[in-house]
Amino acid sequence: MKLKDDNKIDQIFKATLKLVKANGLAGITMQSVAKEAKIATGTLYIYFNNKEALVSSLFHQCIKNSAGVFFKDYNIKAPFKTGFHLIWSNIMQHRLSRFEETLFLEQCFHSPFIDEHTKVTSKKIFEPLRELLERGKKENHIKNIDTFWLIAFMVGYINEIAKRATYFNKKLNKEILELNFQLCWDGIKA
Amino acid sequence: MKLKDDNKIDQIFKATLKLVKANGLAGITMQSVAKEAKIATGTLYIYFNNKEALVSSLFHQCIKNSAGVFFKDYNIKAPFKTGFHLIWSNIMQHRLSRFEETLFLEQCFHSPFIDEHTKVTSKKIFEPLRELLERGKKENHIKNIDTFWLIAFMVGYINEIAKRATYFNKKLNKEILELNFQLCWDGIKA
DNA sequence: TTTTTAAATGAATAAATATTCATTTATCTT
DNA sequence: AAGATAAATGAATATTTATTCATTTAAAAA
Repeated sequence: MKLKDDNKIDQIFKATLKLVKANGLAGITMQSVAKEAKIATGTLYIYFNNKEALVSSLFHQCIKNSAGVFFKDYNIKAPFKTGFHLIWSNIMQHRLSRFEETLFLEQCFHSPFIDEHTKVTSKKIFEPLRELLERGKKENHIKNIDTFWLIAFMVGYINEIAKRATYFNKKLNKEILELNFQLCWDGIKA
Repeated sequence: MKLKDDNKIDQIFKATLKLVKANGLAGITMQSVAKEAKIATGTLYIYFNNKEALVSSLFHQCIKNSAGVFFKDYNIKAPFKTGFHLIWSNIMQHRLSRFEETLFLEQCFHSPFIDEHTKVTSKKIFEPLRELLERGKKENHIKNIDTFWLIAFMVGYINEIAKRATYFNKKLNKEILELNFQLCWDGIKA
């Protein structure tokens, strides 16, 4: 007996991401996904019950992927700035290397395919960052502003960098990334 | 002879924005727009040739609205920081007071309804800001970093504030806005 | 190899959605 | 007020898109 092929799901996901990047969530159809994935339309329904299930599965997969990257190598005991820099870099790295997923996620947050509850709980992946920032405030490294805004500041900027770098085909070498980090750091530091 | 009613177009636009906020661009149908606008489906086609035309018109309207706000009261002769603060506040104000338009625009940039050329040219509204930042670098007020990133920094953050403030229903009084401006200013200042 | 089971296919069907148009209603003109 | 013109209606039609399923192909088990 052969089991359902994970690889095929990857194929489908990859095709979906590509199409969403090109045409938005509003632009995908099951036929277009199937065609892009080089499978028959009916095959899609072997792996997913319907369109919503496909989008929803991919959403969860992308959230999982991002959670795996954001706090890679993060050591809660390390000095504040070290930890902050690491997480900043990790998120940045994620946005750049998985740009299609980033776009897809963003669009999911304004889509009828993902329910409200899922949208809210999936934001929980930022929790360790929130804790680090709380600590940074206590230790007087950074401004004493509601963590809510500090995260908005950090994440909003990172997302925008990733978008512009991709759309305008800007090279982002280590040096430029550090310049960008400096902007962010100067903003939040006490 | 009665002319086509601008007010009705407003009604249609308002309905579209509301639905896009609730369900995303992927979620709107002509029937849902008509229903929300309290008109018959056929009436939509008196004002717009088709769905694409509706979305495209609204897109242009939103771009126009934003351009009108971003540089309101802006005086090119004023000191750098004065001008920067004004534009920052104006964009922030726009994002907050026209949040549905902001969301709609963002989704349009990843939609099949707007062609590439339009997407690119509509970014030109930031030109005066670009010039101000160039001047700020010459006058040594701000960091000597590619203006491209400076705008990403500023705009990315503003957009994220607006989103979070709206979704999490956070009050944004003058004081909090100034705190947020401070983060931004400390980031870009030399 | 033969049998059995899973996976894949894609044309056919069902459902949703865009668009049209004959008719009605409202507004303007004389 | 009567006639003419524009605007609005919404059911009917056309089109697109989701989903199903009878059939074929491929893989595993016996």
